[in-house]
Amino acid sequence: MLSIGNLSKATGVKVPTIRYYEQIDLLPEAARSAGNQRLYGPKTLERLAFIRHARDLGFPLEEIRELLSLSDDPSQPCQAVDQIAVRQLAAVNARIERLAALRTELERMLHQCRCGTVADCRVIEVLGNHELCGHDHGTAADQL
Amino acid sequence: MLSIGNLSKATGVKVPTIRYYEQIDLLPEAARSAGNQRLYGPKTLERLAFIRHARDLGFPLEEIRELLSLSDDPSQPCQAVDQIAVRQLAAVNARIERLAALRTELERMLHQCRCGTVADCRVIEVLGNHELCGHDHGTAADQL
DNA sequence: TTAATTGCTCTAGCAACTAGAGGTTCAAGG
DNA sequence: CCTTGAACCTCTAGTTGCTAGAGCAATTAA
Repeated sequence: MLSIGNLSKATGVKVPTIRYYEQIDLLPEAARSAGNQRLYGPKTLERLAFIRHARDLGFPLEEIRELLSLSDDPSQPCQAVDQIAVRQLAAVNARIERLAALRTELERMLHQCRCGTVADCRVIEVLGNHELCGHDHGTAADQL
Repeated sequence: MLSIGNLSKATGVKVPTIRYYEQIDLLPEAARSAGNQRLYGPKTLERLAFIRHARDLGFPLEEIRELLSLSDDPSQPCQAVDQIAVRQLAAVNARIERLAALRTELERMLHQCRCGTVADCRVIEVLGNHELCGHDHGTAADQL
């Protein structure tokens, strides 16, 4: 049985994060030692490694929750799993496109800067006046 | 003088967001009408447009705060401005790289799926076992 | 045995907003 | 002039996925 610290080392997930996952029911309530410290078996280790890997791939916790409940029921068709992965792939692609557009414009801005004073700085100018830029980075910077 | 609703329409920034920006001192306290409603002149319109554009480019609010205070002092050299933009460009590039790696792996996972049951679903399998994957998507999904 | 480390719970904070409750003011139509 | 409905006001709390800190108890190494 692993302590929370050893589970943390084994998976690369930080200790408070493990407790947080338990709190939001992504991990089951841990067994406890005589002194009330959490103890983990190999099942939880696997489950946490799964979560960790999915997080690294950018899946939000709610989708991971779905994936976990699907993987608990191995006889089901895996269409639902695929759908989630496809959705995630689409989200990643959308973000890449947006970011590529931003990169282009940032580069444009920087290339035009003659590095004088702020008064005639292209960067400040472009930021202040949308007409001057390569246009069409839509709303919503949080969807990056 | 514009009402908050009209300022919102003019800039594309939502009404509660404008109030939020005032709260965190990104916008100055607005003048008020007889009935205590906010009124805005062209200066604030410009400032908000600047903020909006910078947000669209992915700048975090704290960097926008810096950019604004730099642009208030037009006689300074614009090196500091450039530095912020360069930093932002680097952050965007890093995110693109990471996302591209994730895309690759998601695609790999999906291609291998023979779409049977969950029991032999490659997606679930790869998520559960890191050895099976293209490796080396580091920690920190939040830096996407 | 004792000191250092690790563990516990609980609360609060981060970014950058968004949503909702519950009330006031304004502009237009009748 | 009056009424109705939209737009405005303040305030609190929620979102996502953690992270930090306070103030303790338990475990482990020297």
